[in-house]
Amino acid sequence: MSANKIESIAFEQHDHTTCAETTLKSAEDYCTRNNLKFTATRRKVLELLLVAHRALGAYSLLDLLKEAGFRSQPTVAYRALDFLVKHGFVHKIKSLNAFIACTLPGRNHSPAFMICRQCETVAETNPEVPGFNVSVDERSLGFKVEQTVIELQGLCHTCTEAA
Amino acid sequence: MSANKIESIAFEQHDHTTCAETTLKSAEDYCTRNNLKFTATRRKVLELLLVAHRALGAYSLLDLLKEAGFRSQPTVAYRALDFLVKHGFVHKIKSLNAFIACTLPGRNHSPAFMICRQCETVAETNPEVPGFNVSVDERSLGFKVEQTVIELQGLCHTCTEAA
DNA sequence: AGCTCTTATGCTATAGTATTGCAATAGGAG
DNA sequence: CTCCTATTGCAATACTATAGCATAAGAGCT
Repeated sequence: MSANKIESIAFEQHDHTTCAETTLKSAEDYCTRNNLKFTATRRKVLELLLVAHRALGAYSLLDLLKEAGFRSQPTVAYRALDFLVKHGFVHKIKSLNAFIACTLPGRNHSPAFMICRQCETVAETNPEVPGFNVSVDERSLGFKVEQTVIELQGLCHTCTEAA
Repeated sequence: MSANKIESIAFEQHDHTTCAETTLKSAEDYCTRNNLKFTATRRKVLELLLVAHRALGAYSLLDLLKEAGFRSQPTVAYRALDFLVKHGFVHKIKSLNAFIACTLPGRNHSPAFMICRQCETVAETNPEVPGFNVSVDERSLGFKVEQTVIELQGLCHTCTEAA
């Protein structure tokens, strides 16, 4: 994977040279419109995740924050992450206890993730993407679904080829 | 929920008065057939999870083990849990960092879970259960799925009625 | 500007979850 | 009986996350 490519929906490649700044800008706009504070720490955390374009643990993030001159107490990272997750800019990957920038920001979706065990890339998809479908009939299940955690683990296309 | 009922597939109720011992017996048989050691600790951990018939954290389990006269170092629980998960007798619920006895033992399935945020019951289902379906076309996704983590969070039927 | 309400931050401590490493031991295969 | 492998005992530590309370900063109002 080259330095300016990102594995995105269904691991198709997509150029993100300017992706980080664009997303940061739109997050900023969203916050302005909704009276939310896009503070320096929140911005930096989102930026770090966008630039990393992979899932990072809270403490890795904390190290990066520290390098960037921010304080390095866990709460700093967790508070920013809480905010970013709450507003849909970042997702938490439960399988990894790690966080990743949303690659489909602005869409009110139920994300699903494909996690490559080899190269550790995480691709975000959603139930509407061809090739992937989750259907839930709440009535026959007898369960009212509010949130979903869907994480597929395996091998991405590139690593499958390589093997 | 009465003391001898368990919320099972799709939250239908099912009597499990003798469920724990039956499952323990079949786990034992499975281990015998496959040259695996169903040691006292492993048996106890599975028994505790079956009797609890809900998801338990490793440290809660550890307390119960201690009460039952076992040692209470984390490794004791985690090693037993590793074994039980590996062989499909127990599942880990990532959303909760907790463990639950498999309610469909012996079937080589890809489990999915429905977690009620109100009563905290966890119901196991699988892709063959009507009302729930996940379909993955690996070819169009470009991803080779090896394992799935599917956890639905919401309200079970009972709690929905109550509300 | 001054006030006040709310949200965010600084700071310290602690809770909760999980793994590593190595020595000792037990149980099965030959 | 010996060797081999899997399991256990034990201690330490790593990793993940939250609580509680004081201070500060910003938004809206008068």
